[in-house]
Amino acid sequence: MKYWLLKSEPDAWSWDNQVKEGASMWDGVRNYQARNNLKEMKKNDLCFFYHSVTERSIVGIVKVVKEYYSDPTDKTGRFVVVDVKATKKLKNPVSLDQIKENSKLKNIALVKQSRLSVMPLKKTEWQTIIKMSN
DNA sequence: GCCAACGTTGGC
DNA sequence: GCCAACGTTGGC
Repeated sequence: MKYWLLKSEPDAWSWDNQVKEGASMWDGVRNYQARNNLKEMKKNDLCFFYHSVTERSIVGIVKVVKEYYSDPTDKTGRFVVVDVKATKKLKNPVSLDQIKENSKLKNIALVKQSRLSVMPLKKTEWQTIIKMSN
């Protein structure tokens, strides 16, 4: 069981979209490092859903319901998707500022590698963020 | 809206 | 295989 963080611009695909659609493809990843992370995901792994750009906060949790397969929106055939489903909205969103202020989270890719859109989290980091949301 | 950071492309 | 040019992301 692993933990992840997925980023999306809410103007393109928001938490509300995710809730409304139910299980749906996480498509559009066009970065190899992010793709490799998608390939590592197993069914029932959990991912934070982060709104980038306008909100800059983690708003909910999605679960992997189908492991990777090739991205139908990618003509080159090089990239993959997984299916995820919204499972829980956070009681309080956790903002990027809060994450940066927490020394336990200073090494996560969200801070270190701001352009990566699919990244792994350690269990302790996951739990820290969960605590911050309560 | 700007621009730094960074990833990708393509000419050589 | 190198690297300049270019495009994109995302914080500010």
